[in-house]
Amino acid sequence: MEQKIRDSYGYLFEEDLIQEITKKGVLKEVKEGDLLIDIEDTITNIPLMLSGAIKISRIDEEGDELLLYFIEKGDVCAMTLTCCIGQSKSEIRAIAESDTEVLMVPVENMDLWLQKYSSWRSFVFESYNTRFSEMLQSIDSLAFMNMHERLIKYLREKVIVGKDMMVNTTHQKVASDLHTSRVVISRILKSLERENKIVIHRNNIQVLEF
Amino acid sequence: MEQKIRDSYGYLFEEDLIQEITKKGVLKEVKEGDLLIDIEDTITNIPLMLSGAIKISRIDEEGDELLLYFIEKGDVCAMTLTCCIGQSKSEIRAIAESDTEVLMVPVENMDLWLQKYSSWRSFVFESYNTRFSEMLQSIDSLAFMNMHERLIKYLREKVIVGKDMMVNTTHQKVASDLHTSRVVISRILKSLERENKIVIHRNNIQVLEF
DNA sequence: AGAGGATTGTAACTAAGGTCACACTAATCG
DNA sequence: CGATTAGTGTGACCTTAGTTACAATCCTCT
Repeated sequence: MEQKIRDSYGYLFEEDLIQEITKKGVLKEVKEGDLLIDIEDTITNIPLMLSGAIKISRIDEEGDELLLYFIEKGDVCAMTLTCCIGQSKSEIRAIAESDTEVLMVPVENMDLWLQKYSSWRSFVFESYNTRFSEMLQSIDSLAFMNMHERLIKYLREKVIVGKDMMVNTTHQKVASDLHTSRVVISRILKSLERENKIVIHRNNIQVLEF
Repeated sequence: MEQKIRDSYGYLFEEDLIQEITKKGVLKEVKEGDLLIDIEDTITNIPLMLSGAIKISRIDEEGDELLLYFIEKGDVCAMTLTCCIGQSKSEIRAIAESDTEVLMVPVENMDLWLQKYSSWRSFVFESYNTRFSEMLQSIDSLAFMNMHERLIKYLREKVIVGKDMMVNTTHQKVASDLHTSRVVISRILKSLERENKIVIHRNNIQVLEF
């Protein structure tokens, strides 16, 4: 396991910290589609990503979903970090986008590590920075882009996260992530296909160009 | 000045930290409408709010604006905090909503204080927490609410920040904050007036109920 | 008082996106 | 193997929001 930590965080963390993480962390493996964190959950561990990808989304009162961003190897869920400190509850939902390995580090270590390890401080703040940017991008998408553009952006992200130009999903799932209706997505996908940017298959969208 | 710091942060910070802030901080007074931070600005100081309010907004490539949230006495701009650590550039614009006093603390102190003062660590993370929540609220508004609801929410916030049921603004300014057109705002305001929730005056909107 | 700008009101129209209905096809399962 | 379900395609329609245009009013400055 130490090797996996080194793979993902070796270039970030100082030696002592890697030792501590190895000692305190517990490996957790989750399958695609598994729910890791739900709204209102109390956070007791900091999840450090070792492999795979996790989808972070926001849910409204009626249970409607909206994709915020993906986190991958070397990332940590910033939402979790704030929760750790403030002992508040999760405001987001985290679902495994693919089979994923995370290292669960108990919250108690957080405060001490912040004092002791400058690499931990950097990492934590770097994470916040990234996540803030990603939230701002979400806001930009919603405020300044139309559905056509948002869908293209979405497909791009799916290709990057899935490391595959063939995106395995259904129109309905895309619609949920973008908080719109299936019909709207089918309509725009069709127009993207006519523009030769994608090819639509059953349960798959093949991205040609981006 | 020490008294002002105590007023805003006395209950948060330990004695030594208050002394340090007093020593290192420089008072800055800005007038309503003044630009404090613009997109792409490099941040060299952490602004601690002493009085007044600041409007934080996001700007797209075409210069279109969108209100994100307000920060007030006892708050700190979380965006600034991330910038301090990462030495990156501002992704938001900060404009004084009213006459405002901020204490500018040079960035260099950040890392040391994080090690030394647990109250500073708590404060910094608490700030992140709040700001994260506020960003999520912005996202919720955009994704899940229609313009009518967003306008009501907006007026509520303006009343709270301005501490006055009489909101001093124009339809055009409201439209800019919500990233829509003046006509749309006038239309919805009229309907809110018909519902007896507000009274429209020239340059003022009187909020009756919410 | 009169000119000019800023602010607001409103009608008419357009566009984007959401809804409904239904047809069609591929996969699955008893 | 027929029945069922999930996924997709599409026309018709509705609603919300954005656009254009113009009138009316108020405010300021000369």
